Amino acid sequence: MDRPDETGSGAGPTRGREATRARILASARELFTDEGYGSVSSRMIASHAGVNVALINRYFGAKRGLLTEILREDGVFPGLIEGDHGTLTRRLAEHAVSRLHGEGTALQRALDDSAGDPDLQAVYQGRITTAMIDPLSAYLGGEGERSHASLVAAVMLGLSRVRLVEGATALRALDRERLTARIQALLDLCLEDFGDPGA
Amino acid sequence: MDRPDETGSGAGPTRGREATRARILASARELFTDEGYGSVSSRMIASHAGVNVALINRYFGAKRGLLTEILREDGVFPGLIEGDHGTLTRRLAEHAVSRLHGEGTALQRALDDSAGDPDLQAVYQGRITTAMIDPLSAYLGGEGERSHASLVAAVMLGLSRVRLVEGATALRALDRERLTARIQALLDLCLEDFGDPGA
DNA sequence: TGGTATAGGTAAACGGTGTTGACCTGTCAA
DNA sequence: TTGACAGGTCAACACCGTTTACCTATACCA
Repeated sequence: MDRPDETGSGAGPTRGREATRARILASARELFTDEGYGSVSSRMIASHAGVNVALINRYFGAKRGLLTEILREDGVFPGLIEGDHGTLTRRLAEHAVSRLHGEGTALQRALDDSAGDPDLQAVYQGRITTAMIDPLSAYLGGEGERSHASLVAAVMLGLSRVRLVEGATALRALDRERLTARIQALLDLCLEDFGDPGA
Repeated sequence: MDRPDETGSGAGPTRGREATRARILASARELFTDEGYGSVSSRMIASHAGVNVALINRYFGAKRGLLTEILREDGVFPGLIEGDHGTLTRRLAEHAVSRLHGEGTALQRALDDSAGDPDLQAVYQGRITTAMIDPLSAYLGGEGERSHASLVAAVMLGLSRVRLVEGATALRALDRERLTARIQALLDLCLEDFGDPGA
C-alpha cells in the first residue's frame, strides 16, 4: 500500500492527496485519449487509477471537473494567438488544415471526436470564449474586434465540425496548400472592417 | 377494427398503431421544442402521450429514432437549396443570420440549443451529409463541387456553433445587413474555384 | 505511552437513464 | 366457440453520475 521511495524531486509526491489526484488525472487523460470522453465512465477511470469512484467527485467535483482540469492544462490553441499579426490567419489556417487531417495531440483528436457530449460542450462553452475569442479580440486590438474574432472562431469551429460530422473527405482530398490558402482567405475576410461597404 | 369518427380524410386514424405512433411523435416534438432533446426522457414522452414507455422503443427502435423521424419530416434547410443559383449564398446568409438571432422554428431553436447530445450528434451526422452537403454539391453541379459544399457547410455550422457556445452577442450587435453581406461574401469565397490561384 | 483528531479512502446506496423480454387483453376471423 | 394476433402493459435489467455514512491508518500532543 505504501510507496516509500520518492523517486524524484520534481515528479511530485507518490502518495497522499496530491498523488491520488494526479493518478486520477493521468488515468482520465489516457482513457479519454483512447476511448473518447462519453465512452469513459467514472468507474472506469477510478478502477484504472486504482482508486475509489467517490474520489473523483471528491477531488474534481464531478466528472466534468476532470475535463476542465485537463483542458486547462493544455490550452486550446497553444501558441497560435500570439506573434506576428501578419501571419496570424496563416497560422490559424495551417492549424485548421492539420486538424482536418487528424493531426495534433491524440487527446485533441479524441476530444474533437466526442465534441458532442453535453459535459464537453458545457466546458467548451467557457473555453471557446476565454481561450479563443477573448484572446483573439484582445490580440486584434480591443473589444471592437470581438465580432471579427467571433467570425474567425465560427470558421475554425465549423471546419472541425464538418470533419466530425462528415469526415471532410472532400476537403482532405484537396491539395493541402490550396486548401490552406483558401481557409486563410476566409479568415482574412472575417477580419476585414465591417464599416467598409466594399464593392 | 371500426373507426367510427374519422374527422377528416387527411388526419389519419384516431386509434390503432398509426394513431399511437403519431401521438408519440407529436408529444416528442412538443417536449423537444419546449425542453430540448437531452432534458426530455423516454418516460416523459410516454407519459405525455399517454402511452407506455416500451412503445417508444417498439415503434422507433430507440429514443434516437424519434429524433431521426422528426428531422426527416422537417428537413434541415427547407427550400433554401433550390431556385436561382445567383441568390443561393444570399439566401443561405440570410438564413444563418436569422438563426443567429434565434429566429426560425421553435423546434429548430431547441435542437440548436441541445446540439451537444451524442444522440442528436449521431443523427445530425447523417443529416448534415444527406440534407446539406449532398444536395448542395448536386445543386452546384456534381461530385467535383463537394469540397465547395463542405466549406459552405463549415461556415454555416460554425456560425450556429458560435451562437451555441458563446451566444454570438458581438455578431448579433452588428448591423444586420452588413453582417448578412459579410457572411454572403464568405460563402461566395467558399464556392470559388480552387484551381484559380487568384491574386 | 496512550489518546485523539484528522486526512485519506471505502462500500453501498440513491435516483436517474435508455432499453428489453415476458406477459396480458381486447378485437377480429374461422 | 375458438384461436390468432395486433396492441399495450409491467417489471426488470444494466448502466450512469453522484452522495452519504462509515472506516482506517497516520500524525500530533499531553
